[in-house]
Amino acid sequence: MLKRESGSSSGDSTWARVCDTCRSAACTVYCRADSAYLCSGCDAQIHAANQVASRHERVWVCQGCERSPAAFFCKADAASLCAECDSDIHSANPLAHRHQRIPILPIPSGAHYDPNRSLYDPAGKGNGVFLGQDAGETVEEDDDEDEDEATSWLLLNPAKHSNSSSSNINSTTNQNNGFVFGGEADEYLDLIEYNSGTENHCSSDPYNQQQYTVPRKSYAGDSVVPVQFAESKDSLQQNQHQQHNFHLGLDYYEPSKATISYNGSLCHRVSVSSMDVGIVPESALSDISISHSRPPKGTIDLFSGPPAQMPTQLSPMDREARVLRYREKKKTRKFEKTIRYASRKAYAEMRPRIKGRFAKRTDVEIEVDQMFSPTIMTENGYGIVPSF
DNA sequence: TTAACTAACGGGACCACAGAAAATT
DNA sequence: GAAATTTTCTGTGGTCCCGTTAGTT
Repeated sequence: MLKRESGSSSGDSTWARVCDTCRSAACTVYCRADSAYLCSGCDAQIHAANQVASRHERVWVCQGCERSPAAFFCKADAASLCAECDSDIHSANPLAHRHQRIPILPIPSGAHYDPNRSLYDPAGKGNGVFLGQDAGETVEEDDDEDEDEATSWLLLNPAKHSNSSSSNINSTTNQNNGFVFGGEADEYLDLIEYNSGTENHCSSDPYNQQQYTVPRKSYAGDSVVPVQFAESKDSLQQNQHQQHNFHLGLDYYEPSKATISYNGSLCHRVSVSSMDVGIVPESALSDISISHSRPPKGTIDLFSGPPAQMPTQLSPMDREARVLRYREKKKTRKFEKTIRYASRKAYAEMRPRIKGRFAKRTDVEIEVDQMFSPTIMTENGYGIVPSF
């Protein structure tokens, strides 16, 4: 049914690799020891044959190109991606850029593919992605991280995301370190939005995808929204971040300090409950959104390049199935709008409209605004004085 | 079973203007 | 080189329009 090309390493074909053993099914894992791409069945058969084989290090095959070993796991997309696909997909837009990705470590010994389980175990307690340095080692992550991840990733319904993750944990963990592939894995494979991607500027370095809190500082102009710090409660995790940053030459942010410097991506998180939307301080935005700022004239905009090409290795039925899943998921999505400029929101709400469109203010209205705007702004909680 | 029609839905465009950033003087 | 001024661009929300999709006849 699936028209897949032989899993040669030539890389000329855009079709997914087939299992190097059975040559019929699509590969799902890559065995480093055997240098072979294997389907789930062959993987289980081969690596359960004896103790030596069971210790072979295996990694998932990228769900994007289905041709290379996965290097990262995107929590938001619930997908394992190779470095190239990760780079392409997560540079498509700022939101995608914020997706938290974690490095994929080899599947521990004794674990086998189980297509009936969910792909990702956010808690790292037994299936999906392993963060430990040794095979089989799992790292317990705070449940808070799930919530933070859900909050930081605006395209997901946090509750659903969290629930599904936790339910997966409950239902699948501590069983046999089972692994999953498929199912919800490609639900967010955005076949339509995929092509909107631009030249990647997001480092494929997984440690660059750390989340940063926003430094405590005073904001001028539009930047009027107070910031709630997401201080790490897990000292172990903090130490890990520090170690990662140390290796990368990054300065680790400490809440007690007034400055932050980094050269990673903008995987920041802001927990502000103003209205029913997330509001990002503007000065913080300007600090962290350098990569999206308008490039100076005469310079090359690295992000205006040709769109990334969508992988074409999918069979028509596979593609159709993914499109259907995408559409179904799209219906249930709940977008939480992020307000980056609170003052602009305030201005927009106060601005006169004609059929929804902004209308020019009359002189009288301007005078009225001059008289009452400061009060209104204060009452709205933005605390800024418009400079009419 | 297929075609035609209707309703519902979703996404983008539009508008004015404050303010940030870049460019110019 | 520094400061001041000008220009350019971004983001903001409510509504309308149009294309797509689902449902019905």
